Amino acid sequence: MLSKKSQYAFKALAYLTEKYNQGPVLISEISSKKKVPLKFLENILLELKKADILDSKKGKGGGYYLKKDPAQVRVATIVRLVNGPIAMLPCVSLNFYHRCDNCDETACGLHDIMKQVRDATLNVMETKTLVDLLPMK
Amino acid sequence: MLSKKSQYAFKALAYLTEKYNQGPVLISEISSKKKVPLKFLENILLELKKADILDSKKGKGGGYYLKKDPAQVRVATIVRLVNGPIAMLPCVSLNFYHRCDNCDETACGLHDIMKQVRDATLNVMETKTLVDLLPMK
DNA sequence: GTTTTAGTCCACATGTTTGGTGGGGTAAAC
DNA sequence: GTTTACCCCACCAAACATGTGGACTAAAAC
Repeated sequence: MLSKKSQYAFKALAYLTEKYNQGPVLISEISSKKKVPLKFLENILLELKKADILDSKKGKGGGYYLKKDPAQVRVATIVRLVNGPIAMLPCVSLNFYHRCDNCDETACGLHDIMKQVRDATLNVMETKTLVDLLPMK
Repeated sequence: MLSKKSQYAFKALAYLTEKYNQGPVLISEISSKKKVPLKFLENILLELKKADILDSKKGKGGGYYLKKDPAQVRVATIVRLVNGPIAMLPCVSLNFYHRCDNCDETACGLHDIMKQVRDATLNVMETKTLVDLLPMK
């Protein structure tokens, strides 16, 4: 399951996608409009900024805004960033690969199954972008 | 990611699938062959028994064994049982559905995306069974 | 029928993650 | 130089993950 943090991140990103190219948006505005705890949201947005997804301005007229075209930001990228690995086993993860203990990958049926799950999942997450977060018109 | 518990469960089930129709297998044997902590494994197997996946015999000649044909036991069933929901959001879960807070499902893009992810995942997990845990010959 | 074998059950311990909060610091605008 | 608003650090409680220990029970063997 996605953590609350991830769900908050997506809510915020959806809001910033709506407001794309309309200047910086206050944390407090996102917080109240999307019902996300203010201080928690602060941490999340900062993390997204450090990951180059968002940028910010300080002082009056400041706030957060998308650094890139939302159509170019993949859902998979956000999930990996905020939620962690997408794969269900370390040994089938592309971005967080780690060898399994006591498990020969070439002779592990679970490995193969979870690789298929990973591919099926990525097939969706890598093709969806932030614009897909907005409800259809 | 799958919990260690889930990984242990699959290791044990793979072993019991190998030994299907060969009588009960000792917990201690599974533990040593598959390198799973004995007492932890005990809890896991008991849980699988209560869920009607396994059955057991006490006393000499006793142990655990698969209650059904391994080809009839879906990977999805085990994951749900030991690891919890397969979907990434409560609001798209078939077996653990729960409404999201402050989220209109009909107007939530993330909802749709995660529904697609769920379907893609289930497409694999519902078609794979315990026999697929064994390495290919 | 008592001993041995092996699963059952419950309680607890410990470490990590999750979901937050509080408060001061810093940079930009006015 | 005051106000605005993001930046950064430290801490906190609850939940969950990953086990362990010990007593109990049922079945088989003798």
